[in-house]
Amino acid sequence: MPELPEVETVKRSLEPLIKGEQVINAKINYPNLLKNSSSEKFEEKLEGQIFSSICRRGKYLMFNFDSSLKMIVHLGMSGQLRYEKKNTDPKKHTHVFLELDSEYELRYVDVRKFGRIYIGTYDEVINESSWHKLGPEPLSKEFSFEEFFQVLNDYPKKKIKAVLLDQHAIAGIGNIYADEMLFRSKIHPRSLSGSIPKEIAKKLYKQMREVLKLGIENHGTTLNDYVDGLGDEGSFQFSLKAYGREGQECEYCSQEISKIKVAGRSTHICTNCQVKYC
DNA sequence: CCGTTCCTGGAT
DNA sequence: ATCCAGGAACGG
Repeated sequence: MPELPEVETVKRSLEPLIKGEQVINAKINYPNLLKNSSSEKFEEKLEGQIFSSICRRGKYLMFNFDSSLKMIVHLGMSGQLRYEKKNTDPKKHTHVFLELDSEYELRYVDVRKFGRIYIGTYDEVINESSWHKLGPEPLSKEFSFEEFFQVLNDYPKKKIKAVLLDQHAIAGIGNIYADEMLFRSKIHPRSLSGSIPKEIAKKLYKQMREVLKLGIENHGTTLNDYVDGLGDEGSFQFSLKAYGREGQECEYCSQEISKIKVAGRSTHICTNCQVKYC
């Protein structure tokens, strides 16, 4: 579910709601979500903590408190963080309850249980998650085209789609947005990263930033179950040009969009428009 | 580089 | 019954 735009939307929806709120009770009932802590320690560390802010890096969220404690959450494929009233029935597959000093609580819901939660000091959570190994933030001002082009050339023989999906190369891009940016820049996903001409890479850089920005502006893509902290769906699914459109017309040339497998992931392309550089 | 694995549920 | 799904670590 959640790629950079969805995770950013969750952050933006949640931060104003929980800022300054105190956790008066913490409960986790699926311990495997915790990668560096027992359930008991997790609950114990959180109780009494006051939320101060949330920051996002790639697809990770870091929760800050009025103390040195940090909590990192990765939503995996189907994770949701929901701000809900305590007296409401939790959705099925709710694994974590952070009861706040109000009528609300922060709940973590995850059908497939691929999510991960880390708790501890900054150094602990950074090192125990993969946060410290993440590549550059694709939307940051400092991430110039020259730097992007360098990343492509750091993996010269790797397929461009695999590079875009590699969180160590660039942080935050997932299967949907990778297909969208490749479609819009008319690059075949099996192109070798190091073989893409500079002028073409420039298009990809521009579309990478454009697509992610549009994703955020549209509050993410809701295909199945993605929602933000308030349970609201995104709307970028209505603007997708490639992902999930197999059999439909390419908006540039009217040929049918096809679905293939690249880097082990389902991939949507127009074989007529997207050029393969090898 | 690929396949497998962690899970559940919806579609076919 | 089988395949597939927005992620990513791991082993060969």
